[in-house]
Amino acid sequence: MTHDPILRFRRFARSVTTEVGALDESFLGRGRSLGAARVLNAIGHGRTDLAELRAYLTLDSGLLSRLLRQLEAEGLVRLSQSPLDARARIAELTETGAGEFAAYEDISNDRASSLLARHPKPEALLAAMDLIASALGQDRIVTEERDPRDDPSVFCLNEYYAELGRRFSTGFDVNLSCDPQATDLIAPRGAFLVAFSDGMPIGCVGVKGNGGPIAEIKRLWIAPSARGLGLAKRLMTQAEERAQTLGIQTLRLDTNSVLPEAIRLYRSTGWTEIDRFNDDPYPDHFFEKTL
Amino acid sequence: MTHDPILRFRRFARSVTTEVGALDESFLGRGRSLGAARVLNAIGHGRTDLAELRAYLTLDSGLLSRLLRQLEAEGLVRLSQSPLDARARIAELTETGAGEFAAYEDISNDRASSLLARHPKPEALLAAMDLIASALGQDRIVTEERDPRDDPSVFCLNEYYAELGRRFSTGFDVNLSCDPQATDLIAPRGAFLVAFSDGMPIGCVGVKGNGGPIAEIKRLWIAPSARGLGLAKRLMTQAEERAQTLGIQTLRLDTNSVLPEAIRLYRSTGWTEIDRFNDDPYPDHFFEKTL
DNA sequence: GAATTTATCTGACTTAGGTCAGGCAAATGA
DNA sequence: TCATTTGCCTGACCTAAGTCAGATAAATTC
Repeated sequence: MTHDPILRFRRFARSVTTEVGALDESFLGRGRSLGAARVLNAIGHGRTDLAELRAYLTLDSGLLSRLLRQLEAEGLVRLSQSPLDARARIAELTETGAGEFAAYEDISNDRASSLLARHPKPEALLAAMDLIASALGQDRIVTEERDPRDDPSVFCLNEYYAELGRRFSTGFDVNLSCDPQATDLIAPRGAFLVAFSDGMPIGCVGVKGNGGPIAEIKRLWIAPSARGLGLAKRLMTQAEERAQTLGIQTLRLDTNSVLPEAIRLYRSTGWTEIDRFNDDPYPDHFFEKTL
Repeated sequence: MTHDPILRFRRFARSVTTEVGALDESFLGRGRSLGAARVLNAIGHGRTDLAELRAYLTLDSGLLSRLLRQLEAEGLVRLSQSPLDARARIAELTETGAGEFAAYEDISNDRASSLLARHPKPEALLAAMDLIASALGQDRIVTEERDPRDDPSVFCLNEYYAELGRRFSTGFDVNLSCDPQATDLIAPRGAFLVAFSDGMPIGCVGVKGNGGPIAEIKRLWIAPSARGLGLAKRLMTQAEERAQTLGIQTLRLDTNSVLPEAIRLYRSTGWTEIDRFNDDPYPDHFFEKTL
């Protein structure tokens, strides 16, 4: 009874609601309504178009308009016409606004770090949070095509290498493997896709092309907290679609038996096993798919 | 940067807020305000005294009064005078009210179980939730004196035995150990304390007395998700205080070196090591403390 | 038994949040 | 070019939520 999964879930929901409520309370301490504070924060986080703000905060256009007017009157926000569309407006923080935004950030950060600081195992706590955030945010996972040298891409790639290092009993040395050139992973030769969940990179995949009709899938990685949610399949489908739009006809990939989940995925999604097509020391399985 | 603990925490907060918001939205679908729904739910969960309701939901007495009147008019709630205090009132669900309450429960449970059902590792997800709920609910942990045969007590004791079974290489057999009689753990001879976090039992400790001035501390257990938060120390302090009010002058306990955290705790809180005082096969360390 | 405290109710009031219809001006498409 | 769509604003309006100052009656204290 006490172990009932649903009771455990609901206990969790209750405790988090209380925590979030307390955060809202402390936001109120700055003498502004929660709505106005949310708008200020969204602008501070780089959401400048009014349409974008409205969509993100799910606000009625009238309501947003009024909240912005309020913030403008306080001297926190500057509104200007969009250079692209004279009907649209753009919101920016003034210097005072940036200061106020920083104050809200401090409140959030203080709560977060004090909770983490007084916990005996902050890393375990964070891992638990990642797991839950990925599970809850399943429907909000978005994929973006990125330069493989971008911050989030590099983060994914490093996690990928670290994972291989753990899986191969002999470790993994990037320099021994055929590390793809960044330009081969960027259109028009190829592409690099990164999956984000609420702004955090949780997976990636690369299409490495050479301008010809044959390209390779490289660097498929899914964050541990997001495994089992079908993200790998989704990323692979998107990579194949992107490859097609780049004019690629055949995709190949190499992999290793220390990655059985990956091999299972390829077998179940139309890939056929082929002979070795490179002399990279790490892989022992090779696949091909005609698009 | 992407690995910044604070960003991870805030991503977590965002995703949970969205989930909780969605739950509230679906509550609204039953044509009642969130406030009224909260009151109905609290009554359904056994909170009958108005004062208790007010404290739990942090509602103004006027507001609660009005929400109750609304629920009463809908025929969901029956209000009656308290038999103990003619000023106080007691709220109960009518049959219709119980049906409505069940509908809200179903909404919550459906969300919970659908999330758990579509996750590849529901047990890991639940463990993560327990960990977070314990961390967030630190300030809301309450200790109650319970009959050791109560549901939550039995849950704790079973978890305790299972834990010992894992720690002892030879396993643990309750029948070989001196399992205390329930009556020795109930006032006036002794006491059994259970710590609850948002209704879930997360720790226990027993004072086993025999009517004389010497008693024993038994069955100190803390749920894995709540370890390191200082709960053991707190439970021990409360057990010692309770022992004192029961007229006990000296406390003893036995323990084993497979439980090093416990031994460290006893050493650091005024217990002195003494000679073996029983012939239980499991313990190898014995402590005493004069109150 | 009088004074005080406690538990709740009532009515007046405020505020945040949100909806809706209509309006204006720029952009778009036939 | 003209009708339509889009992006935003304005003012009127509504509701849930919450606060506050008494009022009432039972319980407690002196």
